[in-house]
Amino acid sequence: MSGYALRQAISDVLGHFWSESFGQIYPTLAELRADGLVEVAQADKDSKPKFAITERGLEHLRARLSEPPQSERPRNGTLLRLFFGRRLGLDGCRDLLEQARRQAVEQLAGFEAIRREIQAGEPTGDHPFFLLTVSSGEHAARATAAWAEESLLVLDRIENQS
Amino acid sequence: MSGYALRQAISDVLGHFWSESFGQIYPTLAELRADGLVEVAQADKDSKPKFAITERGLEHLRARLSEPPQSERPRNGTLLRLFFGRRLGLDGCRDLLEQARRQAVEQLAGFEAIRREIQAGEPTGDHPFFLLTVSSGEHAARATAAWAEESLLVLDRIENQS
DNA sequence: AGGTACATGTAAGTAGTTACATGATTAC
DNA sequence: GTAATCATGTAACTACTTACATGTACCT
Repeated sequence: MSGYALRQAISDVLGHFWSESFGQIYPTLAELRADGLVEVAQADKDSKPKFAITERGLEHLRARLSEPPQSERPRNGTLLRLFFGRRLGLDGCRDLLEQARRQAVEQLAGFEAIRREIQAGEPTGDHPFFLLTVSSGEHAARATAAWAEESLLVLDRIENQS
Repeated sequence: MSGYALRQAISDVLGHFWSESFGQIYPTLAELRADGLVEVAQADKDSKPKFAITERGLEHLRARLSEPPQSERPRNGTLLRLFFGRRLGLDGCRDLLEQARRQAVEQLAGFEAIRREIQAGEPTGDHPFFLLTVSSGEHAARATAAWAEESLLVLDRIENQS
């Protein structure tokens, strides 16, 4: 595929757990090409040249996939704000939780649509693995929605107490 | 507190949703001081000087907390590897899921300990908000553990099918 | 005396985004 | 014909980590 299409695919398909920008994609693609891990192929004269992974690239990919995943540094702005909830005020907290809840519900609907789409297509050996990542999103979204709803009730109790 | 103690507090208390390094803390502290948002106070002659937030700093904090949280760029190495599970192989996937499960279970135990600690201390107005963030961690950890267990069963089914 | 924790700071390097520049192709 | 999308690329900048340098205080 083209670098442009690659980015599309990353944000469409991997969107909920990965992201890349053009400034990252094009230099990396050039580097991979110099290392012989991808090549530029042109199906026929009229078609545009597209990047494709080489045999060596596949080996390299398998090696990289086997490396232990390194945990990313956590940075959750919503939780940081809630931690200082007393300074922020109850209304601000409610807004944050309401937005988190809405976002989670929307995400969940999105994941369920993707799941149906995958299950409707003809089955390939990749599908079960795709579904694993979708399932992760569904679990996380459901958990976030439940937490936000619970937390909104907690805020109500705080207000009535004082 | 000191910059050192601040970092301790961040990794101990906010650890599951925030992180800062010394290279970030000290320059920022100096900048905040130049802006009059924190000051260096010395309780008595023999005690060490410590940073404390000023009245203006509190106002600034409140303003910053009210800014909408910006969503961080997603980057989940485990899910990326599982997405390419067919290339990685079933055993590699199982390792990833098993480790995710174990980590989640450990995290959950940690959160429950923190919750008990907070609830055992004498109640302050901040506690309910601290508990909100702990609860978020508990929900997320439980969801991750459930997803990993479910997914391990899915992998078993794939193996028996083929 | 020797190790661990406390404490502050900086320089080099890594990782990545944003914004810009440029142009082709497609859709209406 | 003109707006949107496809397509490639770079330069400047932001954010952040890691490693290093340095020293004090306390424990045993």
